[in-house]
Amino acid sequence: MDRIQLQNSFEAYFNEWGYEIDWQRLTVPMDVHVIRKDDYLFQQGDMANRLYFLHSGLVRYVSVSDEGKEFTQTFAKSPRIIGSTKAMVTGDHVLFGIQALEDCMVSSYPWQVFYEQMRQDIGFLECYAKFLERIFITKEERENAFVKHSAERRYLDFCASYPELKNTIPQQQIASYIGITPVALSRIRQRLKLNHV
Amino acid sequence: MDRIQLQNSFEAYFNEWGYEIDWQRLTVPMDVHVIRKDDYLFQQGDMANRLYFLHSGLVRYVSVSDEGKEFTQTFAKSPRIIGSTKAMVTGDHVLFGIQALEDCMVSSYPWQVFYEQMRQDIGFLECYAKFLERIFITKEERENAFVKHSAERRYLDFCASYPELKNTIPQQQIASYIGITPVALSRIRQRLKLNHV
DNA sequence: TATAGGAATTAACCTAGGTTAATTCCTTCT
DNA sequence: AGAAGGAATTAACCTAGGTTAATTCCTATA
Repeated sequence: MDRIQLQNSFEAYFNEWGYEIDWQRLTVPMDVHVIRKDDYLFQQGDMANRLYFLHSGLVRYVSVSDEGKEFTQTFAKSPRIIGSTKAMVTGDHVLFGIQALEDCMVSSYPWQVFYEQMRQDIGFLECYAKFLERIFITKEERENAFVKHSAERRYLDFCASYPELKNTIPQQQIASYIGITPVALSRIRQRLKLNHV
Repeated sequence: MDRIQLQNSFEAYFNEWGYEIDWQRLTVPMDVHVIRKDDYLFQQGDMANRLYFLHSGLVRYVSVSDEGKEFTQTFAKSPRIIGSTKAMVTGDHVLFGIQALEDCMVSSYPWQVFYEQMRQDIGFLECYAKFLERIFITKEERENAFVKHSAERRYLDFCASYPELKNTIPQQQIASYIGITPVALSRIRQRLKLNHV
């Protein structure tokens, strides 16, 4: 994948929303990151005030508590924007790291400059709003699941939502996504097996 | 408060971001809702695909599980936009209700029509994006707190973030905001009292 | 094919917070 | 002032999930 291809795949992502965007405005150079499986794009606590775009591969957002416990906030599959909106727009340190679950190809732009150049383009703004709506809705739904559903129900929902991940990623990561330990997940799977099947 | 005043307070809210917005584009009539303390603007499961603006008063977003347990997702103080982004943009049923903690004055517009009229205005789009960034960041931070901090820590953080609510709303609601029962909150307060002070 | 190292399971035990219920404390209304 | 009804506290008990550790299972490499 050369730079032009990366640029095209990035632009194609926005075009999916069906708005005209004048990419000529964008003159800031893109950075390219190749991340090997298990490595991090950035670590919790880093500065990450860039717009990252995942061209290929799969990542998870992983947040670790003071006691060292890992929590997986999100799985993200290419092609899509990744990163921390908070860190990007506020310049704060990021509250989670992004780890590659497969080899990944990522490009990035410094957000401040990127936004300054693109904010005159109505198509871009509308896409950006659609993107924000989408990620917000995802969080609303996930908060809802955490608050209203048991760990068992969250596991079943995970299996339904991510059938392709269910068998390809380690169970520890599934456990940390639904907010329990691997031991607890194993117990739940055991219980499910005994009941039906 | 008459309609003109409501309209002005709504527009003033957007102007805080410092963008020029051409409100002349907006011709759809505003609805006005007066909600008495403890009553609901809408209930969980309702259709709520409108843009709601809280002109005066204080509300909470309350989500109830299948077992009937209440969870407070957010406290929102006027002036600000309230409602469910998910329900507004997708037309889905809303996952929580909005309850007035004081008498409230709310206005609303049907989102589809509102957005269709305003999406040509670059100032509006930029404000809308800023608004979405803000509510998303709030959720990122809250998710972080739930995942990484104990109930005790969440209580202390609540007291620091909402000093004015700490003594004006019932403790049950504080408990349901930090995700525990009133009994557990009482225990935590007891423990804190014994340790220091 | 053997083996080393991580992944998952299982079992025993522990703990934070949930549940129920009794008691006390406030308000508010008459 | 007295009564009624909700809010908070406290205590006794329960449970889902955490913790630790031993055991088994896999898969990758020699």
